Amino acid sequence: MATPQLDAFQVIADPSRRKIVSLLSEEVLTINSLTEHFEMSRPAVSKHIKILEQAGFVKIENQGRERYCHLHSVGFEAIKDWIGYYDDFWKEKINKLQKLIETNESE
Amino acid sequence: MATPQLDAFQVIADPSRRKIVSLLSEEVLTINSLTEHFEMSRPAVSKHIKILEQAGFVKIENQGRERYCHLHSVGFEAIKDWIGYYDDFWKEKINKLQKLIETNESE
DNA sequence: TTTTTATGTAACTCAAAAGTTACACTAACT
DNA sequence: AGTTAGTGTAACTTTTGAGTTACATAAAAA
Repeated sequence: MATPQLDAFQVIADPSRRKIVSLLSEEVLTINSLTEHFEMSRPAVSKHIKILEQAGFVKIENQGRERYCHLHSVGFEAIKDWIGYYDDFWKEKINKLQKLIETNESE
Repeated sequence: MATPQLDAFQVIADPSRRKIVSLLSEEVLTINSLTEHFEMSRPAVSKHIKILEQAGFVKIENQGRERYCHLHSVGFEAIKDWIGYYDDFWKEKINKLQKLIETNESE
């Protein structure tokens, strides 16, 4: 998965998918073992995994009939860049405010 | 807006809302002036703004019959925390790998 | 005071997406 | 070889949500 084929924001909007990602941050899991953590059916989990893979959040390693899922960093990058931009926005805003205060103090 | 009433991830998943947020990072805009940047109708923009407000991404300042929209930081925090967690995850992973390499080199 | 202008909201339509069940396939076990 | 286990996918249902139009309201302008 070099280039994600799906919008990272839309993919991660789903609470079930965020839970999957959270579980995979603690341990590598197969589709079946993931399903045990949910109310929903296995095909539903399977679909979520496929979506997460296409968005670059998950990588799959096939071992025989089992598919081991673990986190992949690519998907997180778009989100990180996005939040980074707005983080800068707020920092700059605080900075401007600070300068304004300093200017007024020196008058 | 102390506590966001909507899931920040679901709110920001919509490309139109991300575009609104992007526009508001450059200038304060009213609902009508925002609408000029889109193909969609004004009520659609109005709805998006309401959702963004409820999620803490936008603050609204009423001036007469106009509503000036500007960014609010609260909504960004959930996303920032989330990405921060996984950022740590990757850093730790690299760290472990580095230590593993060092251990093997000294053998 | 009549008419614009800026907006919110209700009611509706339509499409996307999340879930289900049923089925197929292949690997592993007996 | 037959059976069980792990998984993918197609077809379907149902819900959600983004968009629309039509209408209501209040502020500003004429």
